[in-house]
Amino acid sequence: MDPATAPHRLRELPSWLLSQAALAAARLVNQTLADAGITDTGARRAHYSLLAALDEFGPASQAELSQRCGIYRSDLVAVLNELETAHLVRRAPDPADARRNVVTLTEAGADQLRGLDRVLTAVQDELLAPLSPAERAQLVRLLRRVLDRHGG
Amino acid sequence: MDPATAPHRLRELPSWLLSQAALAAARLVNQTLADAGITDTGARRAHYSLLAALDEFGPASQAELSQRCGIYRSDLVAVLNELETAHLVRRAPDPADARRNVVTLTEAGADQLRGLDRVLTAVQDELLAPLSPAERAQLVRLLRRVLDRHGG
DNA sequence: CCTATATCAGGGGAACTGACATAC
DNA sequence: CGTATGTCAGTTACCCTGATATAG
Repeated sequence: MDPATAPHRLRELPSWLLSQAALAAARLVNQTLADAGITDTGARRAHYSLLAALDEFGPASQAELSQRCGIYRSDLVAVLNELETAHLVRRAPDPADARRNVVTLTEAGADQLRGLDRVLTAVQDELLAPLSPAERAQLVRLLRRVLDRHGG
Repeated sequence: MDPATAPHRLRELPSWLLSQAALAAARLVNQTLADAGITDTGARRAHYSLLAALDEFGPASQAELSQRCGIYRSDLVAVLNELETAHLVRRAPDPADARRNVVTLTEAGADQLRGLDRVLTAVQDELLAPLSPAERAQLVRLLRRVLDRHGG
């Protein structure tokens, strides 16, 4: 696409700009994550989100991870299977509540996370290259405000 | 999801914020477009993009519409079929180049477009409710700068 | 009895790739 | 000849909706 030749209406439409910018971001991120060997086809965004949540909040149930990362419980299962197969997380029944699993980050998982942190930071830099540091911070703040209202 | 409880890393990650905000926007937009009867399941974003492009630039080939709207040539076919079935556009062979179709907006199509313009404006207002007018303009400007760099 | 959790089965829209016939 | 155009077939990740078994 050549966004400069897009209809004015679209270029003024926040929802369209968001979807297009998110798409550009996803392309960059996926390209980068493809070289991280969590599955045979690389890593995906959900893998990173889950590792980050486990690192920041400690062991958690799948329901809690689902809430925190915005991933459906039904989709979580497969992603956790992949992380577990790669020995980046461990899954064990919760002794305090037999319905739940306790998902725990392994040492290898924490290592992976650090690596992903590094490459993802570089990707953000490329994505936001046209913006000054102040503008990047402003963009993050505005998006977070929008998101804090629309999320549930 | 409860984005307020998301990992700090994600809440600071522009690519993640973009994808989540785009998702929220898409939900609002889809919900609204579902009541516009272009297909039996309502309208989709691509329908609006195409109608807008035809309105602003006049009759165009499918390749040109693909470029302008950021829709793949292969996907365009089905969407145009739906618009044509609803008599919102007309498709005719280009007398100047037998490979091309000339896609033209009909009167009914222009009417539909005006209606969609109206409801989509309302959706943007809901989406950006937490932002002041100046902040909304700023967000649009920042997104467009990012998009103008990453598009091709 | 009602709710929560993990899991599975499946649909649907969207991004993307590749192939093909035709025409420039 | 190589390239552009419209079309078709098919893949994949992602969003989303159930249903089910089990346990609080």
